[in-house]
Amino acid sequence: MKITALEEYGLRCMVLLARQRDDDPLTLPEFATREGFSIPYAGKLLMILKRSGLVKAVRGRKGGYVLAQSPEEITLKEIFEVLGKPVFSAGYCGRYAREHEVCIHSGDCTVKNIWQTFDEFIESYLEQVTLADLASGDISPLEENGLKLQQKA
Amino acid sequence: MKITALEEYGLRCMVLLARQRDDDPLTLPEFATREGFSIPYAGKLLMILKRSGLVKAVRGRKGGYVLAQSPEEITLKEIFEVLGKPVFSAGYCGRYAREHEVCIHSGDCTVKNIWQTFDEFIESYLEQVTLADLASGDISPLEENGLKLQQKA
DNA sequence: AAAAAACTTTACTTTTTTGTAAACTTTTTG
DNA sequence: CAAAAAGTTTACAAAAAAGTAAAGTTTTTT
Repeated sequence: MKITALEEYGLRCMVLLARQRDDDPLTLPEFATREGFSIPYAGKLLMILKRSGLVKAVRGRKGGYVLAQSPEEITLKEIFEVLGKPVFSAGYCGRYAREHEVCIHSGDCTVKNIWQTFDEFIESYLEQVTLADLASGDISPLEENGLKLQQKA
Repeated sequence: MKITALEEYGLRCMVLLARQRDDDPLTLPEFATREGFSIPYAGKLLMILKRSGLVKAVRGRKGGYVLAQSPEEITLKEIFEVLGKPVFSAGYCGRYAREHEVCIHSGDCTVKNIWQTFDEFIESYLEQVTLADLASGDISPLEENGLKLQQKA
């Protein structure tokens, strides 16, 4: 299981923006310097975020990027949907079919089912954490964070 | 977020094995045919699984591979630990440091914290699903599967 | 004991992901 | 209105992951 580079760095850009004043946009060189990648790469990331509507670009001399909504209104789920694909997505059956016309999935689609359930599980977490939670810096263990995992009797 | 090819196909091999009689090993050509990849690739996968102790190789004419334990005793967490890295692992801070000596993580390590918590959350799920659950083919939605996610009051 | 069937290893090709370079367009400020 | 500062696009280079080929080793069965 892997977090892609786009997800990692894209999320960091969002955190930087969440800590910024609304009327003070962050520029591409600033993103690049503060996270250690090139300016064009920062451009690529912010372009993705902008197209999705999560951030707005301010053009001109005093321009840069600002969040489109307040950090409290943005969940990790929304950010992740923009930066990458979920564990289970529409193309799954085709992606692993290879030379076969349809997937051959160990006889039946049992593996598909586990990813689908797993994905639901993950998203139930992501949709409960906001960008404000992240920016404030105290993501706590599950139990202290409003989430609890229970074993049914 | 991405499931790697090794994780996908390695898990499928384990499911195939879980559905096999103990005294009837599966051979590399059988894995290859049934999942649609080459025999050497099957060898690569099974080698990883064997080194980790999850499966045993039986050499000679009637050889092949068998599970080292019964499917009820093997959790998804164990399988995943062998086939890939978790979302948050030891090398994290170095992996994203790039040209910097240490990670620069948006001022402080807030992003690291979220992955660490996220990883705990994921593993709490993976360790409750066994290979037997998978092989039986009915992975149900969370609530019906002994797991429940609760919002704290 | 020899051959067959299976596991094992090393090296290599292909594909995808990452990341950069460079040129271009737009908007604001003096 | 021109220059500067910033966003935007296209194309390309480097690195990692995925997958294959081929040759070698071990064990069992005849």
